[in-house]
Amino acid sequence: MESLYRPQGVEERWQRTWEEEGLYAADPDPSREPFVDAHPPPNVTGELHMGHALQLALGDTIVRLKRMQGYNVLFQPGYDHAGISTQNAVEKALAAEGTSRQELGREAFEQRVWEWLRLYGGKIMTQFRRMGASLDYRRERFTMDEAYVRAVMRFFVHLYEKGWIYRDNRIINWCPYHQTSLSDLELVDAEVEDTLSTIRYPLADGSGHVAIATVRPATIPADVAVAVHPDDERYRHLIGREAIVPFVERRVPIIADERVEPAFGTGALKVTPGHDATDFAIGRDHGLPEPAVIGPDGRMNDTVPELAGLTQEEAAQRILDWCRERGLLAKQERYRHAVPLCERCETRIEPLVSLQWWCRMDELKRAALAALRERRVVFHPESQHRFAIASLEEAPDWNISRQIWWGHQLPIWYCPDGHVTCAETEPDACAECGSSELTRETDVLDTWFSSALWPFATLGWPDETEDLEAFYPGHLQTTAREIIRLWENRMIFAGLELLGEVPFRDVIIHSTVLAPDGRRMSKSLGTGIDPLEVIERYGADATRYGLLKISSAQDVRFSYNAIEEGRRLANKLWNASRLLLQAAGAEVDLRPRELEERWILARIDATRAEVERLLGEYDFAHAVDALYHLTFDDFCDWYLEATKPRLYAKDADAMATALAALERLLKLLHPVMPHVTEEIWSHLPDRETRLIVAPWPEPDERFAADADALVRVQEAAERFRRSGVLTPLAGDEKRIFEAVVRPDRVKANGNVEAERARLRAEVERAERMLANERFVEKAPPEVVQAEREKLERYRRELEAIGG
RNA sequence: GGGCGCAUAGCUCAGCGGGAGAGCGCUCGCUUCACACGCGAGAGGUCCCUGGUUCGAUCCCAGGUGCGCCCA
Repeated sequence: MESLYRPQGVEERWQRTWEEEGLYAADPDPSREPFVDAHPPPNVTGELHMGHALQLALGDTIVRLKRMQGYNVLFQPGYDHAGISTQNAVEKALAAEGTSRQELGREAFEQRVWEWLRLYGGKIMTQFRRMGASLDYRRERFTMDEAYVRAVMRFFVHLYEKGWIYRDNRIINWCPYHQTSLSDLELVDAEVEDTLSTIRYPLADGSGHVAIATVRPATIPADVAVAVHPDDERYRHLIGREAIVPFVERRVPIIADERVEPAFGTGALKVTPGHDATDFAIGRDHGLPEPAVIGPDGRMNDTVPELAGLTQEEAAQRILDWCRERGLLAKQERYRHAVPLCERCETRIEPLVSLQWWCRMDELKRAALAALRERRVVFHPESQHRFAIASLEEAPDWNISRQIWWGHQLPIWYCPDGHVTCAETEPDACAECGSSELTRETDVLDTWFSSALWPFATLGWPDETEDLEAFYPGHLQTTAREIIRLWENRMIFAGLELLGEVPFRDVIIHSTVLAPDGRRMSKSLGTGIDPLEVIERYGADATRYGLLKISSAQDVRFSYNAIEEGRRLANKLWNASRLLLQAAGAEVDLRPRELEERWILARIDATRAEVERLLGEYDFAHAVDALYHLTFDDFCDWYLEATKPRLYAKDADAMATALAALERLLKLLHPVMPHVTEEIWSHLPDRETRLIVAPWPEPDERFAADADALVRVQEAAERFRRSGVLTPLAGDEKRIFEAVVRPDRVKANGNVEAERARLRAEVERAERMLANERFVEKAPPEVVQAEREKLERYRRELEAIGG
């Protein structure tokens, strides 16, 4: 064994071994309690990023602990098909070849996507393996697998038959480039410099005008009302009257609505339900029409013939010129604001009224809300539980259709008479009129529609499989905060609706890993950090440790420092093991004879309990901190130094006990740092199992009485090193002090006078407190008593060194 | 605009009602037979500001300032 631990090579070797020996595998086993973590399926076209790495570190730590604790663990891997993003990638490839999906046609395009995925997709599971993630890779699932598609169809038909799916013209995010609706998650905000134009709308009775402010004059021809806040004194007299929309010169009502912000612009809002989400909501509540003047291509449609085919900029110019000529353009000012862009193509998103498929949420969310309120599912930390409840309460109906080709085509067929037939597989005839001329709906489902089934579609649902019986409901989910409303809540209601049980008990909402500058990692700013490079440099164990160490807060900065701490821990453990494997014999047996042995066993057991508690609360940062200090301070600095003389003397009991203590230490560290611990474990004599499946240490209270046995020795060591003053000790304490501190060979730093000054300051502080009558009178008696005892002790110690 | 969170040593962060802590960095000393990715010591802090509660506040409360994340 080399003196420097090199994770490269060692880690890959164990990752292969574990998988080849079937130690990641989960199979139904009625004799053991299951523990299931259906890991969030990454995008099939994606690469490993810090979020994945953290998510894997958290999930795999819990999963490895549970496996050692004897649970039948299923850690489920797989991918989602990432509709837009995959289609976008393939379309780029097609464009490079000078063709397009339209030229290929739908069927050929789908074939191309499958081919493309064979070449470029599914890279990320290799990267998951490199993290040491103990997923059952045999069970990799894909949301476009044939069996999975069947589950998606069943889900859709189920909802349709319940009457919860409908088709309606409603406002959605429209990407003019991709020609599809998008979910909020597929948008990014960008700051733009715009012009805010203030325009006067004449009152219909000729008595004046009302001014509105807009950044989108091109939408004026789609205005159907002017709205003001009901409490706004400036406009109260106008409510119920009519205004004339410029350019199209249409009479529209002036209405009152609380959603108008009196402080923005002029305080009067042009209401354009066809092209703005808030306006759409206002329009629906007031029963207003929803005309559209912008088409799916982002250009003006032919509603207003003289604008037809123009870009929005050109149309805006025409309309503004028209207003200016008539003195209706009151003001123009520069205005910076954020607009949504399509995350894939960076085209500006149009809020557009569009005919889409929707899923009603009222019934579905009622059951899910009850599950959250009754804490049958608990989000961690607690603040995220409240957020999850609030997200569900607010959840609007779900736009489940996308106008793309890659995904699950809706199981909806139309006959020439416009009747709709919904069926899991292609029907022979229209359910209403029997016509056999059926055409299928071209829309596909939102990717999240299929992801919602992940915890059970991966187990074979809708079939009643042995896997489903054994592994549903599951236990753990780990996910990012922004995914709660898109995914977690949907898995919960889908599980409740289809299987009658929540899909998991605990949801860990993990931190957002920020760049070292405290801002979100950004590709364009070059502040992203590639976890694979970190692993290459420091090892997966160190990377896992570091990520857990920084995971305490809601947003955490990535820190190489934390990763380096992990590397040092691995190296320390490695070298402690080298010492024992060189010095000790071939026996591993717990035969403690001396105080330091009982003490380290007590410390290991106390840390075991602490780690169990902390991981039970998903407090990973403190758990790894406890392991770090157990290893460095207790095990290496104190126990090994104290027992060294007996190891060198070939004391058989000491040697066997030391290896047994190391064995326990390795077990405690394994969930966090699986590779280095398994490697060391393999060097221990008489290994019958791999560490990954070795039993987690049972509680061992036998040595608890000696948990504080070294306090006096440690205080004496500190004092000696600080001041050169020797504290009188006897017996075991004296022996341990001499073995660890070696006062004969080490010249102490500092000086006696500094130590005296320190103690005098302590005495003065305690005296001052006790001299305060109100303190003695009002503070709890035990606090006062403790202060008196401290004073006594400091006085004694001061006297002992002649102060 | 709404929600959540953060402000403590040069850096990254613990602590959250009774003496300011860790890791890194820095300074000094150690070729101590596991480890220099090591061992030992040291320097370094109006615990963001202003009020309040309390015998006592980094910790609780109110207000303010600055920063970040999420969602509009």
